[in-house]
Amino acid sequence: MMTGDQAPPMRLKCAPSWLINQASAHSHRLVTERFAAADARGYHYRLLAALAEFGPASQAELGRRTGVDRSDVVAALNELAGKKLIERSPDPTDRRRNIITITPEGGHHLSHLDGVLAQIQEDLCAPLSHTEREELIRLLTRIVDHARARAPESLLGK
Amino acid sequence: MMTGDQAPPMRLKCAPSWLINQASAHSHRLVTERFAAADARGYHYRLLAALAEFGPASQAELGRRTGVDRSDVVAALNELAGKKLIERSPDPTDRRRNIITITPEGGHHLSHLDGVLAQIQEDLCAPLSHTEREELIRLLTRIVDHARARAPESLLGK
DNA sequence: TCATATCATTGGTGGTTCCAACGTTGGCTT
DNA sequence: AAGCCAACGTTGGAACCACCAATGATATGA
Repeated sequence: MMTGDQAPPMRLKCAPSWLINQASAHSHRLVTERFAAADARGYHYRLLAALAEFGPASQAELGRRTGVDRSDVVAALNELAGKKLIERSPDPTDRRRNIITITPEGGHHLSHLDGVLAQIQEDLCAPLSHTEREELIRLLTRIVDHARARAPESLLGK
Repeated sequence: MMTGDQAPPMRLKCAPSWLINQASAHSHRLVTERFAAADARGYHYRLLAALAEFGPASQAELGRRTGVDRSDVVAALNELAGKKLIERSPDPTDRRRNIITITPEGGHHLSHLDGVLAQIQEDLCAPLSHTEREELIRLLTRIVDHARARAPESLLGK
């Protein structure tokens, strides 16, 4: 009959790995459902953001910057190209490479997603003050940087 | 030529959702590879921990406590039962339910996983001081609690 | 030149999180 | 008592993310 507010086990409740995981699940939920409404998904934003900030790049570089596996970059770029948000052209100076360029439509789409994502941050961090948000960013950045340092090439370059 | 330390786009670098995601990916990496060495995975630990802390429970309650979907509880319990770490028996007072009990072997296995997980927390939080870890826990707990409050039934009860 | 490394691409795996549907059973309402 | 609704376990499937291995083409450095 009754439910009675079933709390998680203490072991989990205090484990950073669990908390990070739960927070990530919630964040992922927000991202996928709101990006879906904009006909996008996480990988698309990452790639468009990298292109907008650093200019045209090869697929491998995009993967390195965004933490997306090379093979997944291929698929995501295919989707973006299908919607004319990016363009693939061969690199004349290195025939192994494609040079990926963001189109004007891609730029507009990115701007829109920027707004969507800003709202997501807002909702995600709603219970935190401005200072607390900065502190959270600081702490997580330290963890992520440390992870990168300890996991040399195999995890993000591909 | 060389790569040259390709940093992620600023939009991502400062977005809590991105940081949480990256941290979660790293944590997930640690959990799966080290639990795999102990012939376990994340769901197993969650379920065993709930059983150990709250005693025998129905599958639905386990799902509610651990944040695992009802249908995924079934699969994970099948695996645990196959290794004799839990036992399923019908609830005499409610024939819809199974009562799940942790076996002594399950208890031992859980103890072992406790150790593995403790080491994971240690590695994950390595760059943080004790106070910083507590602060991180505090901030993330607030976010997770807020998420739970705003997402009543649909996300954890099933 | 020859070995090594990088590139894009294909194809596949596994884990997590979810959803929809089913038949069974319990509880509640009337 | 009958009927309705809710909860239970289970099956089957979807989506996304993270990852790995291999291949053919190409570039680089010894």
